[in-house]
Amino acid sequence: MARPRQFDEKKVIEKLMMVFWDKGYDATSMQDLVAASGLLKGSLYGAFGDKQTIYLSALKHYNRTRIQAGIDMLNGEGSARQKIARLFDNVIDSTKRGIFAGGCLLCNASLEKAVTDRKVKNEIKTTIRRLKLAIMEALKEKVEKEGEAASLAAFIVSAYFGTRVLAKGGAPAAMIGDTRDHTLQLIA
Amino acid sequence: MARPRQFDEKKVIEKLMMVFWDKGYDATSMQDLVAASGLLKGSLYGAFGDKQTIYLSALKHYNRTRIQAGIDMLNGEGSARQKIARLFDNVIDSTKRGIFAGGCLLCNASLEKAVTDRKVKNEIKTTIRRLKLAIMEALKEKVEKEGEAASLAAFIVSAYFGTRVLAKGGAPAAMIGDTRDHTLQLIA
DNA sequence: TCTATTACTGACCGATCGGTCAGTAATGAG
DNA sequence: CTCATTACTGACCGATCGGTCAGTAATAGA
Repeated sequence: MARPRQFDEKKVIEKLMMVFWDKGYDATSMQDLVAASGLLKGSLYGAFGDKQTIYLSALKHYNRTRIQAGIDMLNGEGSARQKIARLFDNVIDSTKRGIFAGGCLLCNASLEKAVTDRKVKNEIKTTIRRLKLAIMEALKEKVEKEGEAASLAAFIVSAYFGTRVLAKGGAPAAMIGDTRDHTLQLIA
Repeated sequence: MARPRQFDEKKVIEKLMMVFWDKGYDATSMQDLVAASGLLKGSLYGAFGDKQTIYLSALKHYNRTRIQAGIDMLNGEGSARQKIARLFDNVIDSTKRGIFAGGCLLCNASLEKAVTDRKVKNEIKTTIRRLKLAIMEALKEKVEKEGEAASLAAFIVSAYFGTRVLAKGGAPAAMIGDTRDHTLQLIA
């Protein structure tokens, strides 16, 4: 296999993702990616492809780690209400901490790249579907009919994404709390 | 007063706004703005300032026209349920029409520019506040307590913004309809 | 050890980026 | 009519953009 890679691909893609997560696609330059990864430009292209390809890989990595963590939480211990509440509390917490302002890369990608990049859009669509299914699963305890669980899950995804927009737009944190409370109100 | 402007400032700012609405801040080049406005670069800078300033003006124009139209609708005729439903139906309609995919410039700006531009963030914050107040006004008919109306309005803003993310992310239109239906469920 | 294969290096590319400015044209005030 | 003032014109700027490639280094298999 000739010369092996001199870096850990997983660690590098994590670093690349952080840049896109923080700054968005267009505001990120290849130089930013070079600096963050520690690789040189040629190596970066050789290993991860062009900017669009790197972005797609970064988004997939985000979904495989951060979104998956949320899905695992939804499939894990606790009541439906507790788990849904946790979803929103994470938004409030990261807003109050205020260290990292990237918000949710899945939302960012939806607004910034889904329209102009078919592959990004597909990745987003399937991830939204997975997230909705995980919420449905968490709701099973409370909602008997499957159709009702599905539409309620769709609604919760909307409310959650909405809080991500509010948070980044600088709206008062109380609005996010209010959103959580009214959402829980719908879970009998 | 010397030489007067040879163009209609309102019409030009409308055209400039459309470009940012459609493509976002970073994906829009000054050349795009030059082409859309019909002005030459020098005139554009002379009349509207640099790119950041033009973006802020475009966002304010959006709020003064599109968002204000929504606020007027909320303050106008119809029941609370009808008016809130209309908010979501507009998202569904524009998604189904599929001609213009810009979504909501206020949401786009929240995710793309609020973090890096103080003035943009302030414009967003005050506009969200105004939108929430208009929704509260529309809810007065149904919700007696003022605090309850405020938190419910915050929630509706979230749900609305969330559908904007879903729409642009390519999620099925049914999810937006589901969001509308469950939101209306909260309005007694 | 030799060689085919792969990875790393960093200088380099044309294109485009946002922004400027000296020169010219048009206007209103006096 | 004169002139100060403002607007329009388009060539021009350095910086940065995303992306490439010839040369070199390192490795695995023979």
